[in-house]
Amino acid sequence: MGFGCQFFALKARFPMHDPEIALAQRLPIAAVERDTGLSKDTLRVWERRYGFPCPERDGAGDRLYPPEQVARLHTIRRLMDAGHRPGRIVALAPEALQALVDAAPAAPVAADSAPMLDNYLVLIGQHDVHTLRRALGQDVLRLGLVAFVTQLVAPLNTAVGEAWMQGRFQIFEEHLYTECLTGVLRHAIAGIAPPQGRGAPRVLLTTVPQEPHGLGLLMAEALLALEGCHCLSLGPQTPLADIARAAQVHDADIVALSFTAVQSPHTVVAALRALHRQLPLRTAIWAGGQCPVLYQRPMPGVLALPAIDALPAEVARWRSATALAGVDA
Amino acid sequence: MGFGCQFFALKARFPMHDPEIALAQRLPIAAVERDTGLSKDTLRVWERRYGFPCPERDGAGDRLYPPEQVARLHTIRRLMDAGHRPGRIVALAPEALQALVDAAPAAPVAADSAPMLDNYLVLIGQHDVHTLRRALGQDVLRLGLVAFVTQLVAPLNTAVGEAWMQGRFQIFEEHLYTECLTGVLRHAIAGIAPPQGRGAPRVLLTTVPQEPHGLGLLMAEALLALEGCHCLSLGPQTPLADIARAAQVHDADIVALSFTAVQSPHTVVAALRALHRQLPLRTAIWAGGQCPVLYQRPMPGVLALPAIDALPAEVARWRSATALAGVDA
DNA sequence: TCCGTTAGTTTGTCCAAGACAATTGGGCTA
DNA sequence: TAGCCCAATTGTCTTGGACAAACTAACGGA
Repeated sequence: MGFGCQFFALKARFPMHDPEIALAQRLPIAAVERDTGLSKDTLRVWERRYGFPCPERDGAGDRLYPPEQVARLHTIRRLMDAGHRPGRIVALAPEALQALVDAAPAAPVAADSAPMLDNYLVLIGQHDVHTLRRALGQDVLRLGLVAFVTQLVAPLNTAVGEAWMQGRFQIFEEHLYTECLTGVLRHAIAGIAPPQGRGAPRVLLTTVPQEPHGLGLLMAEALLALEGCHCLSLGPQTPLADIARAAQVHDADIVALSFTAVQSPHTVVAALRALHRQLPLRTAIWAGGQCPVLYQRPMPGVLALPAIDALPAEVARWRSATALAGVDA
Repeated sequence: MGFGCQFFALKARFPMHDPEIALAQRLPIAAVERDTGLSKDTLRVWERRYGFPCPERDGAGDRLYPPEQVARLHTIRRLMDAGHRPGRIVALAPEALQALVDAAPAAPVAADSAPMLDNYLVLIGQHDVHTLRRALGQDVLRLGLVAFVTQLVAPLNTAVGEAWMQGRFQIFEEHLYTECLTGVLRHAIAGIAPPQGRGAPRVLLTTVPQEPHGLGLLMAEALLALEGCHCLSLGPQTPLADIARAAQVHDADIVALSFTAVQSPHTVVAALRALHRQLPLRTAIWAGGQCPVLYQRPMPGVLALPAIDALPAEVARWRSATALAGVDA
């Protein structure tokens, strides 16, 4: 099955006999692109402008990046996600770079939830999946799904992201956490009864093609379904044209999109603007997630939700607005 | 939260005021890359060699692809996934291209399951998510999970992929199906009791970074968990180095990987070889999915599973082999 | 002091044409 | 039919230049 032209199919070129491993782990440029998320063009232009990275070359003149340089690029990427500018940090020595990482401001956490979060961070660090799943399941019941999502999962996501940023978590620990939580959230969502009656807002949930992260989607779906919305999730990475088609077919009132900081601001703005033009006017766009650009500039036709716990109130507002406007169908 | 250097972060360049929409839907090269999965380099070299695509240019000399050409590229991509060579089809006229699509051989389907599959295809085409989910849930109970996965889901995947290939399904219908099925499978997996005793094989499930599709993973997890395996899923797109780290930490006996035809054969082979070198010798690699290259050439340290229903037998074989070898821990 | 405008700098993407290594296909021979 | 080799195919990488968008900072006016 072809199964999805919607995905990237970057075809790496690995000349000779598996140089990724054979030559002491020195990576070709395509491998560095996927590992660091920095495009080949960017890697080359940094080398030209800032003198770093300065990869070795193989027999054909192709770049081979030593692992230390890849790690340093990794750190640079983290710092850029945190707001630093390339020109200021790319040429910096590893020590200076690390100093910046350590100086990163710790996000404020509600005092009462801190111990609970720490407990989870320990569980993740121990890779104790079964205990982790059981604990999450118990907290769903203890807190209720709304509080679970808004007061536990949301800050926990931030904490996990930060721990990864500071190098305390490996990537696979983040994957482990995501996978576990996905299971728990899906289980909870499956238990919510579909809405009765006619007044329920019809919501289409998905992410743009560049955004592979689906956790925010599930969190939103949980809250929306609890508010009696008619949810239809397409999963992550739907092409814009297909989001528009799906919205039309599903007769959606709202298209809910989730973003993470992985996105470049430009991409996000362009995608939202394009989507706004392709959607019928009656369909609203709600955008949420840890993506700064959403909340810096207001965008036409887009409602930005800086915190996920604003969702229920927005649904209520939508209901009353729709009731006032009368039946417009 | 940074949340994942493991993902691509291709940053599109959209000069001027959102030309994607404003200029009659003509797409810049970056947009075509993500829509078609053909790299910018490939698009440019095809233009040079075969005379197609032949995009217009904006004021700055940048390529702008008209939608007809993007659609044609799309068709070419499908045909290439089906085994055609670029040199033979890129320069072909749209009619000749369509003739090739229509001439595609239909995969043989077991006669007894055909009506059931058709029924599902109709449901997907009608976007009736609730009925679809209910039907899937019922069939899990009716057939049992093993038969559900091997006799229903596996051929249904193929059928959906083919329907998309022939243009009978939109991409969002494929997404809809995937999302629905994901929910059903996760629900079923959650109901499987964790294995008791010491002899259970420890399996780590994930996909390589280029492979975003997670459905095959869930199918495998279902069968493996039923066979009493100790499953740990990382979800899709784990970097190779992190797969190795996770396997070590989890003390995995088997790393199970899922592939689709989206992958270029080269990438798959390189990834498997690299992984084999990074994993400890005692850890086996099991690879499955609709990816032809897996079954064409045997690869050292990799067990290729052409059909998913071979999984239970392989688990049994692993158990007996391990029992014979005695306790090696 | 604060705000808005302008000029300058930074930054990522795109272009061109050439090169090369790995794979594939076809033709030849045993 | 099976095996082998040569030639054609094909995708990725190279260089250096260019430019548009975004960001910074300085300036001037209220």
